[in-house]
Amino acid sequence: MSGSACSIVWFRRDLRVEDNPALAAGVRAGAVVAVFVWAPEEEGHYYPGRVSRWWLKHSLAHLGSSLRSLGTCLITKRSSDSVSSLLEIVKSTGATQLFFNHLYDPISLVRDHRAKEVLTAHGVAVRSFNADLLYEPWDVNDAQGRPFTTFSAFWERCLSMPYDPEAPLLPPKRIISGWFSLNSVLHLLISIINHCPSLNFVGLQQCDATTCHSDELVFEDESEKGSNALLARAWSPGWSNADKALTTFINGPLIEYSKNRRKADSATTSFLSPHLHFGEVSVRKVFHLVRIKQVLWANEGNKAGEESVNLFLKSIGLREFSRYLSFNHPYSHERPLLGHLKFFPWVVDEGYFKAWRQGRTGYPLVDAGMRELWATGWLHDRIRVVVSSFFVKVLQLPWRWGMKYFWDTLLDADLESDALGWQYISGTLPDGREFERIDNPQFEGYKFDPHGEYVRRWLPELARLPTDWIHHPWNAPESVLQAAGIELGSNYPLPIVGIDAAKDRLQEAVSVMWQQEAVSRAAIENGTEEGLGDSSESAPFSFPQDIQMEENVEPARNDAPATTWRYEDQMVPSMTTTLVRGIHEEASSDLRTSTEDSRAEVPRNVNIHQEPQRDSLNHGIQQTARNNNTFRQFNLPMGLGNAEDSTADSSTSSSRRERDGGVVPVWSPPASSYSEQFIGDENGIGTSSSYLPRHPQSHQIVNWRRLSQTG
DNA sequence: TGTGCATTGTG
DNA sequence: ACAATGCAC
Repeated sequence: MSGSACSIVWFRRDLRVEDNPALAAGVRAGAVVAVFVWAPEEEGHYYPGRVSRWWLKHSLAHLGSSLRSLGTCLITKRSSDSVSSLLEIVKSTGATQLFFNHLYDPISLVRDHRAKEVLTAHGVAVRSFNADLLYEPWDVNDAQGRPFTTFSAFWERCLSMPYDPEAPLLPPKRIISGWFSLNSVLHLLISIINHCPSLNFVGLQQCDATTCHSDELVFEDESEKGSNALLARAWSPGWSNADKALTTFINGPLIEYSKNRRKADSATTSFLSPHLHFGEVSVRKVFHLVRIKQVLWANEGNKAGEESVNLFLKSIGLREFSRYLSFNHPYSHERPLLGHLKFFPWVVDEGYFKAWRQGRTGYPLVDAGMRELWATGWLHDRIRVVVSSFFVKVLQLPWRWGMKYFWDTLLDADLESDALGWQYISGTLPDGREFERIDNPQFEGYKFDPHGEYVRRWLPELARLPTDWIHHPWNAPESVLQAAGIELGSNYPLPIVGIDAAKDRLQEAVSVMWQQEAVSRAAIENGTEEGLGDSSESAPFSFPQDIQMEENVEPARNDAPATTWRYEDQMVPSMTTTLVRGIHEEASSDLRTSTEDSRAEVPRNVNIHQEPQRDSLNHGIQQTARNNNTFRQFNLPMGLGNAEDSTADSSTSSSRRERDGGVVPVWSPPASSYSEQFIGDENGIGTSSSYLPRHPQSHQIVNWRRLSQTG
């Protein structure tokens, strides 16, 4: 067997043995070398946060032991360049094939494309598969063959495709290890030993070091261990646990999903998102199992059950759509899909930002959510909407700051989903929310947490406040506050911004935004400029510093055993990496509590670069010729110059200070990342916009429906 | 089997 | 904020 085909199965965010097409292909082809490469520097700013790394660590261990019991082991590699690591493994194993499953985030699209090119050039046959989606993004198009821009149309199409999603594959019964022939024998031996707990030869667990050794991967540092220890009480990473979670959900809470979905505080969601993020369970399996229930309940005439299924499937659909958008608009994690928002004068206020992170905004529902997020890495979807919409609409902070904080703190942090979520909230999707609409956290509070239990759980300082006032303590009579032991402004803050003030400020900002947009458009039409750039939008990005959180002000304890959570845990670990050290030092010298209204200026003269032809992003997984006008134009994330910062053009990391001392976000991509790839592609078209058109029905200026009725 | 007000959902 | 739906009469 050993002399025959040996293939590498490259695991990434598909950490499962069941319904894993790449693994199945490897097993079918002969001997398998299973590999995981840990190269977080490739992700640039999106270095995974603490809790996400914790999950990954356990998920990998779980996968490794599954693979061992099937007859092989998981080779782990620490690397700064996945592709060269793969190449090394090819050389040391003599593998002739590489199999992996598709990912759709912009960094992976480019990296995987390169992997395909490089390995093919070395004579390796490379094949990749769909394991993450019901349908590949390029298979879902409208009647004209164009990609959808709105979710509902997209999802409608998905549900009425002429063919069903592939049926899930069973796990392999046995895997032939791709080491030299002795190894397969050795592994058989090991798996026997592993099944007998009294014989635990630690050394034998490793794969043969002379052929291909595994690196020990480090996913947490000492300071993170204590905080991470608590996570294991609530979560069990790993594909078979994911499978259990799925079964539990489908046979239990699913039928009530519709009824319970507005409760912030109950265990009625599927809790599948972190499992799905790491591919521990396949969406196709989820879909199939849910479909079975759907048929069952439809036959029984169970309306609530049917509604629940539709709603749950819709959230699966949103996950699909996030990949779809990311694929079709590779910059959707850093620039708004509707162009007008790039002219929005964001409030660059680190004090606001800090208050939001700490759960000290003075709005109980928002604060409870932010405390929960910090303590657990988890937030109910509804509460995510509440806190993020507060962030964007009331505080008017740049949405990408919030997105980055979510990325750093969420257990299920997922670039595509989070980008979709924040764009939706920010009103930058063609069918997103009205930007001008502010949701009042007080009313939302009574909607999602009618008895205040959620607030009391996470804000113990409000625990004794009666329900009548729990979502608006600032209105409570002094006597009530006193009885509850609350002194506003002292042990619980007054609202950081009043809702009425926020509405006024938002209106004003929106009119500034449209003005700027008009100016820009006129400039483009006159041909005097190539177009204006974004302010904090497509402009390079950095997170505000403020990482060494000075305070020893411990937030009030909740009743959970949270005493070992240290305050720094709430901070943003990935920003302390050397990647952005320079930014912090420069910017922190200027840190101050900003004034009420420090807004970013809209920079002028930002270079407009071309978006690559889509094919170049598809890492060869799509064969359809795209010779038409699918090119769009994009600002590149790297080296954007503008009038005030032209010297930053060639540097990979820089920041720009605003007149008020706020720091405009600056993107510093990892060297040699995808931006180069994009620059190389000159297939762009003139100056047409890369932004999506706004969907008419979501725009209040013209009411199409009414027009057609009167006509 | 209409009109008016409340409730609900909005990706 | 608004449209669509649900219910009282």
